[in-house]
Amino acid sequence: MNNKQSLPWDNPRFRNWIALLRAEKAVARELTRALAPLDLKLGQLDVMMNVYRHPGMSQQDVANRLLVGRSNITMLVPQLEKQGLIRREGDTKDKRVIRLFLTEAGEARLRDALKVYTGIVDKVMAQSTPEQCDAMGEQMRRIEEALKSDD
Amino acid sequence: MNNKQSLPWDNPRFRNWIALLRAEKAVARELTRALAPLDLKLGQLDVMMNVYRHPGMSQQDVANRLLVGRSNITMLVPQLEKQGLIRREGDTKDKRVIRLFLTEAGEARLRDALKVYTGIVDKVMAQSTPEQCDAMGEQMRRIEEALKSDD
DNA sequence: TCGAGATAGTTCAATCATGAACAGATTAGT
DNA sequence: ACTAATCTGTTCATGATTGAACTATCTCGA
Repeated sequence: MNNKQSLPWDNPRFRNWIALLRAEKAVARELTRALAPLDLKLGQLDVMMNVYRHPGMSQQDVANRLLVGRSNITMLVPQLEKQGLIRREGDTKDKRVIRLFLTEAGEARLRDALKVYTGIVDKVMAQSTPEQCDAMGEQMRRIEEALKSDD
Repeated sequence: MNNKQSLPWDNPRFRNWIALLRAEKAVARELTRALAPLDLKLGQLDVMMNVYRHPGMSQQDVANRLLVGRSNITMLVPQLEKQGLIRREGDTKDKRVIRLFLTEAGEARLRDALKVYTGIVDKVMAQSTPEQCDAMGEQMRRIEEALKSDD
């Protein structure tokens, strides 16, 4: 008896998920290399993108959106502050929370970084038609939703 | 002039890629939690899956397939050896290379882990039709191929 | 055969993410 | 008003990952 039959490499869902993992890792490596000259790590850029979209976000909000721990943000923010890219401001109503804003330099750096970022994303997504690309995005949003519901 | 217009959140490719990142991270967190009772980290399972598929793989081969550094495998393998899941065997022809094999216990543990793994993957991929799932997998393979070509 | 260069694996220091424990601030129930 | 529970952010020890330097081995061409 060959128990390899019970293993999932002939399961399309499994194989396709593995393909996604490999593609994501390959793109992440490429992005990390391309962003290095701008002195930005992927994690730092993630923070900046969220703060740009939602100025005044608390660190907790950022952590939730990025699906990382709060302590991660605590470690990340001072790096961006030292580079003068982000500004921290204590909330006046609730003295526990710290609100984050991009500085002018931060917005400028973000624009440069996003040019690099979208350059690579455009290249890899050009492997699909716009319809396929949108269909994939919708799948991903459904997946996230499906996992969020059963916490 | 509002320079937000130059930023890519209205670019479908960009938005859909971000959705992919969020979904991948959410699934990875779920998998990590689900595999903890089996005493397996995702990285360890990655190694085991590859060694199972290709018994006698060298550490270098595993590193290439997983898109990680060789030293990562050097650190990972002893953990699996201590658990009695993997066996290392020096190549007789080329004394530099070490070939990896799963033990009986390793195959058994892999089967258990893959039940958990496919359980979650099936659940998240059930958010799409089989056709969408296959189309997504094909996109991902094309992306990886596109990046491999310009190293 | 010999030596230069390439390759497999290891070691090590540096970086990064994580979760638990903690301190201060706030909220809610009584 | 007061206490308990909750929430934000920080600190710290731990484990993971990386790339560079190193050793040992192999390959190839003169």
